[in-house]
Amino acid sequence: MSGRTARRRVTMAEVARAAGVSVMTVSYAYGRPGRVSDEARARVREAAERLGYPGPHPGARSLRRGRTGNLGVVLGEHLTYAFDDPQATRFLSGVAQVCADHGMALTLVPVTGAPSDVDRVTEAAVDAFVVWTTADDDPVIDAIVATGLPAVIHGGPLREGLSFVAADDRAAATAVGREVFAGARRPGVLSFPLDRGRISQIAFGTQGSPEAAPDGASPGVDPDASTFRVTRQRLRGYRDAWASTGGDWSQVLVAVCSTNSAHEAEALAAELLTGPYACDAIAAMSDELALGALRTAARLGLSVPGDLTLSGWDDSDAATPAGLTTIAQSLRDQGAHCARTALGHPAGTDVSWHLISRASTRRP
Amino acid sequence: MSGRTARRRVTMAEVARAAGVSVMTVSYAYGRPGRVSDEARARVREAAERLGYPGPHPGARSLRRGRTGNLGVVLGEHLTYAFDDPQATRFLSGVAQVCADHGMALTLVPVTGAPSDVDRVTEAAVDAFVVWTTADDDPVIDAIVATGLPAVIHGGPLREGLSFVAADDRAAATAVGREVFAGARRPGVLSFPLDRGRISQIAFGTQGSPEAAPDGASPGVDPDASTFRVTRQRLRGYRDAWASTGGDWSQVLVAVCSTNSAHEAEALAAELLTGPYACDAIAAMSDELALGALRTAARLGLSVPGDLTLSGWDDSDAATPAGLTTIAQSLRDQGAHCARTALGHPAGTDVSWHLISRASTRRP
DNA sequence: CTGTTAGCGCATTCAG
DNA sequence: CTGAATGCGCTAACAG
Repeated sequence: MSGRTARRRVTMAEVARAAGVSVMTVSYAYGRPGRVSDEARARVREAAERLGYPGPHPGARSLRRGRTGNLGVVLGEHLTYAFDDPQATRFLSGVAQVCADHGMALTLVPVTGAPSDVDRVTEAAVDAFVVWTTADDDPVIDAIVATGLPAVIHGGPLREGLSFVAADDRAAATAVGREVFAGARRPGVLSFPLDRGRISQIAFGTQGSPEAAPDGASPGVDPDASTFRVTRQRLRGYRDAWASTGGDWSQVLVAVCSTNSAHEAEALAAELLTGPYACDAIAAMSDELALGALRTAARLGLSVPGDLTLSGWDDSDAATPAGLTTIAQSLRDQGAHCARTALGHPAGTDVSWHLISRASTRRP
Repeated sequence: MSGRTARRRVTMAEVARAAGVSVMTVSYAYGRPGRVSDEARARVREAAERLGYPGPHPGARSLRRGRTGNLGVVLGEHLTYAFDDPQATRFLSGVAQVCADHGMALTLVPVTGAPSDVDRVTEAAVDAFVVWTTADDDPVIDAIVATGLPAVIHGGPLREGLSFVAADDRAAATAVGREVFAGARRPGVLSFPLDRGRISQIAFGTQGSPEAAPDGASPGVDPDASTFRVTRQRLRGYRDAWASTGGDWSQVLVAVCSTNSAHEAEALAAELLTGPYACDAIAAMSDELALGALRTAARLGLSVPGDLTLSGWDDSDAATPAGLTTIAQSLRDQGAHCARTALGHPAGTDVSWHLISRASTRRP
C-alpha cells in the first residue's frame, strides 16, 4: 500500500563521500568506534542518517570476515518438527538460549525429507551445525561433513570427526524397562520409527516365529536393524530389561509409530491392548506416546497399573499429573550443550538421566 | 578428538585449475548444469570430489546474487520464547512450513530484550523479516524499517510501510467477553503484559476509585495505555463486552501476567478468586492462562461454570478436554500467511476467528 | 587517528 | 558451449 519503491541499499562508499571521509573511516565508525575521532564519527553518523544507510551490509561483512554469526540447525525431520515436536522444541530452546547468549542467530535449515535437503545444507550460510537426531544413512550428514564446519550431532548417528551428544539411551531403557516389565506377562513397546521410511507397524521382536504374530503383522522388529541410533539403543535396552526377567525378545510386541504424537499412539495402543496378545505392560519412547496409550487404556476400561503398567520418556510437564513413570533428562540442557560445543565453547556438562518411578508402574 | 585441522575451504578457482577449465565453467556446473557440456561437468565434479570442494561458498554467492535465502524472524521477546511459548511455537510452525516450501532457511534473530537487539537486527543477513508481536515503542521496529527489506508484523505495532497481519482482537474479545461476563457480578481478566516492562500486577480498570482497590493494587489498568497492540485491543474488547451488560470498566479486576504461563496464572488467579472482590467470571487472554485459573479454581473448590465462568483464547489442544470456552484462530495459518507475504507470495487467506462456547461458560 | 591497497569467493555481463 | 573481465560491499593489514 505504501508504495515502498524497492529502495536500493545505500553503500558505505556513498556515506564516505557524503561525510567527506574515506571508506575505512566509515567502516571503523561502525566496527570499531574507538578507533575514530569523535568528530569523524559524528560526521559519519550524520551522513548515514541523512542517506538512510542501515549500517554495513551483513553479507559483505561476513564474506570479508569469514564468519556469518549464524548457528545452523538441521533436523532429521521436516523443518516444522522444530515447532511441532515437544522434544525437539525443548532441545531447541536450549540451543536458542546459547545463541542469544552469544549474539548468534539461529538458522533452521529447511529440510523436508527430500533428496534436495543436501543442497539446502550445502547452501546454508552458517559457522557451525547442530544436528537433531537423524538416521545413519541420512545423506545430509555427509553434506555437513563436506562443509568442513564444526558440527555436533545429538542422538545419532555417530560420525568420525563430528562431536556427539546423547544420553546413554540403552542404559536408561534398561532401567525403565525393568520397572515397567516387572511382573508382566505380555510386554509391549511403543517405539519411534525404525528408519527413514517412518512406516508404522506392529510386530513381535525378531527371533519370534512370524506365524505367531497377529494378523497383518510385519516380519519382526530387530533392534539392531534400526538406523536411528536413539531408537536402536532404546529397543536394545528394553530387550535387555525383558531378558533380565528371563524373557525373550520375541515375546515383546512392538508398535512402531511413524511420528511422536499422542494421536497416533492412541490408535496403535488400541491394537497392543486388545486381542489375544493384549499387552499388560507398555514401555513408550516418549511421554507423548505414553499419554496416548494412557488415554486408550482409559477408554478400554483398563486400570493402571492394575491391568497395565506403563512408562514414558523425558518427564515432560504432563508426566507428573498423569503419574507416569519415566526417564528424566533435560533436552534443554542437552541442546545448550550441543550449541556451546558447536560454537567452540565446550562446557563440562555431562548428559545425565534418571528414572522417575510413579504410579503407572508397580515398584515402590 | 579427531584432530580436524581447521581445514581451509577449497575455492572454485582451485577446482577450475584442477579440472583444467575456467572458473565460470565450474560456476555453471553448479548453478546451471544445463549450460555446460556433460564432459566438462564430469571433470568438474571429479576435481571437486578429489579436492573436497563443498560447492559454492554460500556467503559469496549471496553477496553476488543479492539474496541470502534466509527469512528473518524477530520476536518481541527473548529468543527462547520461540520454543517456550505455545502460541509463538504454533505461529512459527506456519512460518517454517512456508520456508520449507520455498527452500528458504528460517533465521531467528537473537533478541534478548537488551538495547543491543537493534544491532542484532541490523546484522541479520536475511531477505525479509517477520515480526512476532512487539510493543509500539520497540526500537527494533525502526531498525527493521531502516534495512529497507520487506517486513510483516504480526499482532502489532502498526507501522507505515510494513505489512500487518492480525485477527480483529477487539471484536473477538468483545464476543468472548459477552459470553464469559454474562450474568457475572464481579468480572475479572487475566491479561498479557501491558508494556515492555512486563510487570505483573492486579488492579481495577481505570475510572475506578483507587482506594476501592485491594491492598497493594496498582493505579488502575487503562486499556488504551497498553503499548502491546494485541493486549490493548483485547482489553478494549473486554471493556466493550462488560459495558454492553451495563457495567463499568472500573468494576473489572485485571490481573496482568508478566508472561504467558499457566504457572504464573495460577498464582494470580488465586488473588482474583479470593477476598472481598472474588471474581465470578474471568476472561483470560490465552488458554494457558485460563488453564492456570482452572487449576486454581479446582484447588479452591470452586465449580465451573457454577461459581466461576471462564474463557481462554486460541483453542489449544488442551481447551477441548478442559471444556474451555475460547476464541479459535489458527496461529499456524497466520504464521504461514506472514511468511508468504514477507517472501512476496501473498495469498488471499484472511485472518479469521470464531467463538467456541463450551462448558466453562453458561450460554447454550 | 586516518587512508591506501588488496582482495574475501563468486556470478553477471558480454565476447568468442 | 566456454572464457575474460569486473565488481557485489566490505574490512584486514599495513602505511602515513
